[in-house]
Amino acid sequence: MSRSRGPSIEDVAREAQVSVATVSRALRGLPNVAETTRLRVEEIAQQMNYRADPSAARLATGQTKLVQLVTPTADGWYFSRFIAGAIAVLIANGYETISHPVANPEEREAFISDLVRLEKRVDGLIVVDLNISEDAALEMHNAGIHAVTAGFTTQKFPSVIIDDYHVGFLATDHLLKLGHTRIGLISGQPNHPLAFSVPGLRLAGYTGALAAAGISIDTTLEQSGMFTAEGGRRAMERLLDLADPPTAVFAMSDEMAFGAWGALQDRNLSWPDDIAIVGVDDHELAPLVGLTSVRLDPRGLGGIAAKQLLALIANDGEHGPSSEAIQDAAEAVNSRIEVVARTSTIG
Amino acid sequence: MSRSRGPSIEDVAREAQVSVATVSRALRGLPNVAETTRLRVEEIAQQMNYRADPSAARLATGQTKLVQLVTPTADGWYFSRFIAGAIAVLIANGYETISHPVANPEEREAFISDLVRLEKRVDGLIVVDLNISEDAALEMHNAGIHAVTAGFTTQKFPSVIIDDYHVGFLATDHLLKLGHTRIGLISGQPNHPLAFSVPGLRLAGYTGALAAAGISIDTTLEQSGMFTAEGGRRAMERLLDLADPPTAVFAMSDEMAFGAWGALQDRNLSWPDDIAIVGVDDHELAPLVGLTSVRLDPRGLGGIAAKQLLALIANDGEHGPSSEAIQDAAEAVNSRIEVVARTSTIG
DNA sequence: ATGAGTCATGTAAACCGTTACATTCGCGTT
DNA sequence: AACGCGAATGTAACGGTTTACATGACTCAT
Repeated sequence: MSRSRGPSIEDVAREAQVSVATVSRALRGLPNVAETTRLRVEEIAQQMNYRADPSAARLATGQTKLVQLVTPTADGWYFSRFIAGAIAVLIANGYETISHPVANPEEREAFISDLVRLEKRVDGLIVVDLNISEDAALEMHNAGIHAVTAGFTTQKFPSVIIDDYHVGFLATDHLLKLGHTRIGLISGQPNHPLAFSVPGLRLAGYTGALAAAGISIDTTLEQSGMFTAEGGRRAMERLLDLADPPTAVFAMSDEMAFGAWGALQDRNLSWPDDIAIVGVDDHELAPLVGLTSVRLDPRGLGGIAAKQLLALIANDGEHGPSSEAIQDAAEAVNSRIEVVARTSTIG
Repeated sequence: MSRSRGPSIEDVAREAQVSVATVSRALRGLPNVAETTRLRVEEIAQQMNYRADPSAARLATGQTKLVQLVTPTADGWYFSRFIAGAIAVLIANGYETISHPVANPEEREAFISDLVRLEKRVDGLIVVDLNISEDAALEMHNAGIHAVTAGFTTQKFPSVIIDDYHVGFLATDHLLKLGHTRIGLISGQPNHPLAFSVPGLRLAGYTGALAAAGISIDTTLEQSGMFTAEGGRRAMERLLDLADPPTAVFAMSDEMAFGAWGALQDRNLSWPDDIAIVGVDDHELAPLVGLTSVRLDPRGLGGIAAKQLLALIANDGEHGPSSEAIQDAAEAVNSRIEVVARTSTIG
């Protein structure tokens, strides 16, 4: 029962009484094919259920029309949407996407040491949320690999990023405007083994906003943990245990904010009466608990990452004219970042 | 700047002073290669940073070592974990996974009509949550395509399914045991355009449990909507608006249950004092609102789906001995389905 | 009528592995 | 000494495209 192969281009050529070259050209819409010929070939190909074998095409052209998506966190709220956005754009452009999660630091190392050899397997990489060293990035770049990063930056590759400073600033500023002066922070771990730069930037936005308001920084108000409800809960408990607890908290994700909400419940506290909270992501469940949140557009940003990569592939490293359009799109996404106010901060 | 291709097998052969055949055999761990030769070839390949071009290998063998994952819902809670589990197993077995979401009914149709021609592109398919007609499935099967389905069943392909009847039964039974006799249902839409069989089976489990308890079915207590918080909220509102509302509700997913919780909040009701609720999934956020939930193991099930597919590919359609082991694993997953009781039902 | 210039098509060489079959070699048997 | 056999290796065909280059036909201007 060996795997049957369908009709080949030769079969089509024979049937259509032309050469394989003509079939190839006709089917790919290349110029210099008589219209009548093209029509005939197309019809016959259709009839025979012919499809070019992608492996053969890849071998001949050296282009795989494949993009690899590398990420440690395929099921987080933010990145699962980012990924969906990227894949949608890639498919619309004739690319398929290989998902390759790296579950732990060892896999991450194995992956990175493999990166350089990846060149033949895919046309490009979207590396999400995975802190690659400058050295590794340089090596990849020298090997001619096209990549776009998200959630962290390198010198050599374009990265599609949210203006995370802005996110932190906006959230904190929202609380400041409500009159809070003692504002806690529930942060993601800045030095996670599969680390990325988001926590650092949002932290900077937080301190920046405080500084702009002339409020001095109290680092006991900065608690960090995993980007999960459980992490948020624990961080909140630490804040509540403080001798002088905050009156408001900026949580770096809604999932963390949900955990913080849980911690409040446990102590029979609620927002905004006892503590005001603002999260990030505008999670579907945020409205349910009245969580104020900074709305992002992960799907849109994923799409931009894909476009960026496609541009890179198209120019094979040269900077093409399309990059401005992409910049504009990225800025548009960033300009759409905004606080969605709900009861958690309406004091 | 054309894409450079790395060293080929011929380069390695020259360097190692053997034929390409020997290199191929040595590097793939085939027998009939002198150990000294193998070592030398391996070392040289390592040095030269050689990797076999997968496209060439695919062309030669007809095997792509690629599996395509088709799903309408890449970012739902359940299926994103299912997918992660499947990919992990596939990667462990040397397969890469192409993610191909179909966002809407049109894409679904286009995809299905394309399925038959897919044979050359990938070795197998995992089709998730996408209602394929028996005719289409038959056609695929005749074309020699290997596939495993999840979330729905067909005659021709094995499907990896949770015992969803059991899920519905267990949840309802839990409420019955707490003394409830008027139990509402918040169901997923049974006839969604990208429909799957889960709602029907859970509904059957619900009615089965009621029947077993000698309680007559009141269809006004069955409200359906999208598998989202919003869908759950609306359904709950309809239940609360009934002249004779239920004292307990089985929601087919935690996300729906969260929505129901929101509806209760809006009316200043709470669980379990006013209405007891049990959901499904044991979502991370379930503990926060004290939601009782039926715990499933999507990740484990995804892994089983992958194993099932790999077995199918290995035997190329013949039923091999491995299938029993897979059956056992599936049963193990089903036997682990259980109600995690929290405050939402502890009356 | 001839040459230049287009356009449509064909020829054949890549692309880079895998693998059936052939060959060589060394060794143990009889 | 001849033979057989298995292990190690080599030879070459094959998989299905793409594409540089060659060819042929036809048009148009001179």
